[in-house]
Amino acid sequence: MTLLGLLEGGPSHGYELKRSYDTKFSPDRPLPFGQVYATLSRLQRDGFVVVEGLEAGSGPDRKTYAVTEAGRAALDEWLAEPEPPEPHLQAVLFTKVVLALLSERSAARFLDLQRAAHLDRMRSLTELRREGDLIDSLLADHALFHLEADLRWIDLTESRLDALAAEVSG
Amino acid sequence: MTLLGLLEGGPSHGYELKRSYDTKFSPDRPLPFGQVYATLSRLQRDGFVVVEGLEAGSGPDRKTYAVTEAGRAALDEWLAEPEPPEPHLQAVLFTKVVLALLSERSAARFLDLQRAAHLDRMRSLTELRREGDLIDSLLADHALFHLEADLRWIDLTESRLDALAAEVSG
DNA sequence: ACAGCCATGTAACTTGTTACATGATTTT
DNA sequence: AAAATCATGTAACAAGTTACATGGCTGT
Repeated sequence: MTLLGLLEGGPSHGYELKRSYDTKFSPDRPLPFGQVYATLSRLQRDGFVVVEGLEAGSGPDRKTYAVTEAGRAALDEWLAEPEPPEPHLQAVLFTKVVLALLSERSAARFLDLQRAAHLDRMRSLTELRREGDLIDSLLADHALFHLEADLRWIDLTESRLDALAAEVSG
Repeated sequence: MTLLGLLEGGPSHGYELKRSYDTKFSPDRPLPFGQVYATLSRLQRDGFVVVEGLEAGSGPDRKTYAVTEAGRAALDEWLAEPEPPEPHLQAVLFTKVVLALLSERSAARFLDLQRAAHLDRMRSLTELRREGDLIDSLLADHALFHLEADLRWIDLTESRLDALAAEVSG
């Protein structure tokens, strides 16, 4: 869907889309080329894009894609809909805590280690947020807020470990 | 890994593991049987579990699995390691906002809708938290904290939409 | 007789991940 | 001459999702 969105700004080809995606949305983790071309094939298969033509650029030919009406409609729908807010109640942190309690391992130690890892990550994100551009800093803030949420949950859970142990084993 | 963890409490078979998993970890969304048996096959393939025997229970035969030493070691490692704290800077909410800005759609309207959806979900989670047992309420709290994190980010982003628009288009 | 639960699995499909293959152009 | 960049793709593998197939036992 994100590739479709980028394509809406004007016809383009895989290589350029990947570049655009990386700088605009994922400065951290570049999108693998394999996935780009695979996704474009699927978008084409589903009628959301069409191949507009082959252009000779600098190097190999470029296969330019353009969004269709169906593609624009799909994008419209996707962008208008809010994301499902945490639909499934499930969390890996919770799972590890419960499994630790069930097996005589120390859940408290795990929570402490997790808190330390989170705090460490928060420090580096805070730096990125100061030094980066607005995109970096908004993404960093997003991650920071969620790490803080985890920290709150870790504290809460730690304070209720005894009750949890009782409920889980019982 | 969670199935492996449940199995550590004592040999068991697929059906029972699924039941146990559903009540202990995912009261919301039951684990499909297909995935249970597929996962058990993989655990066996990887040498983490072995088939201990066939028992005739009430109904069809039960294929009981037991954790091996290698399985216990893998579990140990997994439980001891903290989860990678938000490793990739990326977020669907952010993506939608940027795409909206790039395409003359209203990012502010999207953020408002998203906030409304989040608030709605938070209301039902708050109820669950009051009425459910400790497991339900810890899972609800986890989700609630993360929804709050999103709300904070939504407010922040909304207040910087103009600057974002400038940076993204430029 | 029939519904529902116990219990196991396969098959088809979709997506993501990683690695590999190819070859031209531009820069050093 | 070598390295980086431009540009496209395939192949192998792994995992999740849904649906289907099978059949015995239990309760009404």
